[in-house]
Amino acid sequence: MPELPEVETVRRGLIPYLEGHTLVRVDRRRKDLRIPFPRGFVKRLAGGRVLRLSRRAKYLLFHMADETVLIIHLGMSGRMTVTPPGQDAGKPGKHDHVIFETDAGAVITFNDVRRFGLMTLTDEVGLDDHKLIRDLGPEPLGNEFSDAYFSDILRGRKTPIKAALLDQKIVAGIGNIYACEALYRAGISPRRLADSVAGVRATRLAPAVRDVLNDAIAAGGSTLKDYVQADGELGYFQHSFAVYGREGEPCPDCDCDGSVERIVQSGRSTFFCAKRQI
DNA sequence: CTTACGGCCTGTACGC
DNA sequence: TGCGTACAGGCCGTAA
Repeated sequence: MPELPEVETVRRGLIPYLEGHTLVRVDRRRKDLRIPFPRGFVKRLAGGRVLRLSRRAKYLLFHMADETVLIIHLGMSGRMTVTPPGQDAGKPGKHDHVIFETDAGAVITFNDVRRFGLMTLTDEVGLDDHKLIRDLGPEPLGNEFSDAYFSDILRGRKTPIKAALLDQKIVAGIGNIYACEALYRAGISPRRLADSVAGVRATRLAPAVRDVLNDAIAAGGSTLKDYVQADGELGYFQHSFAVYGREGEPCPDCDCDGSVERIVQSGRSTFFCAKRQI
């Protein structure tokens, strides 16, 4: 998916078209994605005004004027595309599942081939307690994700650190790409048990996580084949991946003479340099 | 409580 | 050309 930087990039791309605008049309073209759309989905949104877009972990949130909150997850292959006012959006494609049109004439289309994404509704009062939101760990770019917090929560865990980074209850928003990249930057083996990262290594890894996410956001999110930035422009952080998708290539940033290996951990590919990452 | 694993769904790339 | 297999950015429910 879209990991945190991509969702953040989508959010920023959508803001000019949605914030302060009324949804004059909401077209829900199937009854479910990963979960069913809630009852009254179209009715509760159509005619409503979008006050603000926010993000929690990989969830994109539309805050409506009537205190409804639309929760969106892009899953593995979800995208948001914008057709600016005055342009013809054309006919919906096969995997265009939800289409919004604003009072200004912009058309925002949610497309998700694999349908691992979701949309549901809650309200402002219930947002923090919503089952999709309540168990999420701290935002990696927020103050709560301190070196001390990270060290403490890793202590005693017997799972590999790579899996711990993917655990949204430990820290929210990191996916497979940025888990690999952060471990590379920190020089920590993805196979090392989380417990052994508690302490000094956590004080290297936490900043590496923040840095790689910030770099990716600054670059406009990375782009793989299923991801298109909200404004249709392509992000270019993928050119900066040190290890992700680079199996067999020389380790890019050290004189270690190593090469990038791919292993499988809990069913997901991990890319790393065994010489640099100890 | 923590951890591991299968399943969800479609498309694409690759080997034979 | 066709067919089978592996793999893809995530997450949840279940079982141990």
